[in-house]
Amino acid sequence: MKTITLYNTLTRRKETFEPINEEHVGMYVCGPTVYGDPHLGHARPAVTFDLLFRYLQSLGYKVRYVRNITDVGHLEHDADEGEDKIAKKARLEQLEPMEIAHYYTERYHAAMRELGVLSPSIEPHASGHIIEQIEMVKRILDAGYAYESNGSIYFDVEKYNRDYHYGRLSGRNLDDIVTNTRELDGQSDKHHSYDFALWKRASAEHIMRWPSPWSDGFPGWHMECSAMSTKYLGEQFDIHGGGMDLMFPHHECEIAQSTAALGKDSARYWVHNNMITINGQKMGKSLGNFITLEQLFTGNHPILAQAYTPMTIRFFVLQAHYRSTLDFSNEALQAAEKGLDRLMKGIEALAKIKPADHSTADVTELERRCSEAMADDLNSPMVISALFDWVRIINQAAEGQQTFTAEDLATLKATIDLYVFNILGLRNEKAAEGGGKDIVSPLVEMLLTMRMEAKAAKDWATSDKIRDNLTAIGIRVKDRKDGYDWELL
RNA sequence: GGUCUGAUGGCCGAGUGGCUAGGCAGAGGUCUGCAAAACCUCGUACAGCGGUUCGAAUCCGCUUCAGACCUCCA
Repeated sequence: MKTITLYNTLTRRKETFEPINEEHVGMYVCGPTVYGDPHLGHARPAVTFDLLFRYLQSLGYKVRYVRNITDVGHLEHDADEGEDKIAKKARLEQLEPMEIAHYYTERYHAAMRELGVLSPSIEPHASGHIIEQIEMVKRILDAGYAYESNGSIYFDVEKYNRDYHYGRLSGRNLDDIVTNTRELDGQSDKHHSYDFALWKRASAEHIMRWPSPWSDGFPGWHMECSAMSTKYLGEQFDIHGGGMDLMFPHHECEIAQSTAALGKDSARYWVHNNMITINGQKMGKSLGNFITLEQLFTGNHPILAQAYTPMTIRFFVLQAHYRSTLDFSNEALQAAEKGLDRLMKGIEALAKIKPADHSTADVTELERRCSEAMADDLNSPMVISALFDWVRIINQAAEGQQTFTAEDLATLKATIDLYVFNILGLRNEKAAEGGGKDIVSPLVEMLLTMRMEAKAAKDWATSDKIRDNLTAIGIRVKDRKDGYDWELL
């Protein structure tokens, strides 16, 4: 298997990736809390880990990719005191919480499909794994790292920190956390403000509740990921991913829970994608500066100069390295749109190149560059850069300035298929819509043939009239040396 | 305040010691009946100040600025 490196947040360096079981990879990624429409921010981890999923599979690994749906336990405001996000939305909309969760899960799936994000191997729901979560809480209690208080169970961070290191992932020490954690006003069941809930007793008005040995209640937010990753990937697995903003407290708490319950680290490589920013600031629900994916696809948002296709969004995300922030702007999206168009045109041009008896460029260079870039911590921008260099070479070939043998053309096509479509997961939207093109094709061909005749007779008026009329209905005519070509705009 | 990350040309964004990243926008040119498309050429980019080095965008220090996390967020 090819040697690849991945940046591990746990060690803060790139490491050679070695899965626990040689040919299998277990990967868990934190999915969305389904209480609102998916926004541009959600596209980042989805596309990033889709890229990793696709890439690992292309290398020959059998990957089990688990991405959860959080439909219970995620509270607002103070981690353990706020209202459940989904329950709140349900209350506001006067719906059953599961109607909310279902509705937004469907919306999320639809958006992901548009973005070319493959469905994970397993998509467990937190609410479907209450029993597993209760069992895990029991194990933590048995191990002595949690305490019961008024029907709720809290993780004993201080005790855990004596035996392990709480804050290992985010680079914090408990001392720092103690001095920097706001003490809550009012009475709390917790011994310390930095303790976190494993199980919460439900108040009378709380509608999402399940029986447990301690109280009718619901699991703490961090429990679901520990319980479900253990259930589907085992006590130890290879990759745990998510957004950087989840590093603390969510992933830190997961590590603490799993370590407390199982006595060992569960995830080997922690991979975190960076944020999408807008005007240099994180795009987020709480900041109110987010743009939903539907708004992007329709252009229906005051700051959007136009609509952007799902593939433009995907390409935009892939053009930056996953660990860098990526700044949103209309200019940047428009640049991505045009760049993607150029890439797809180049690929279309490749299909039309006639083979020659010798090649003027080494087609294996593209595969080499793409493969090295991907192996170096998923450097998709470098892959794209190599692809653009080859788009230029392909265009030169289309103009007769380069030649390729039939075999090299096939190699080139295979390389591009692998990286552009399989690994980067892009698709040619215009070609796809282009049922359209097939339907109008005979008519356009007929008109363009007539135009060629007019041109031959130097009847420029007729020739231009045909071209202008086609342009008016969205067909761009391109004159070639020995004929013509056309495309849908 | 604590912890961490970053500052690259008009815009987005790679690059971690010496070799043109790439895309978008812009300028000039080739081709063309004209256009479009494509191709060619161009821009003396690495926040500032010191240091290490034959050589630094890249390593070290300081300064300035920005961001993330420390409440929920992908």
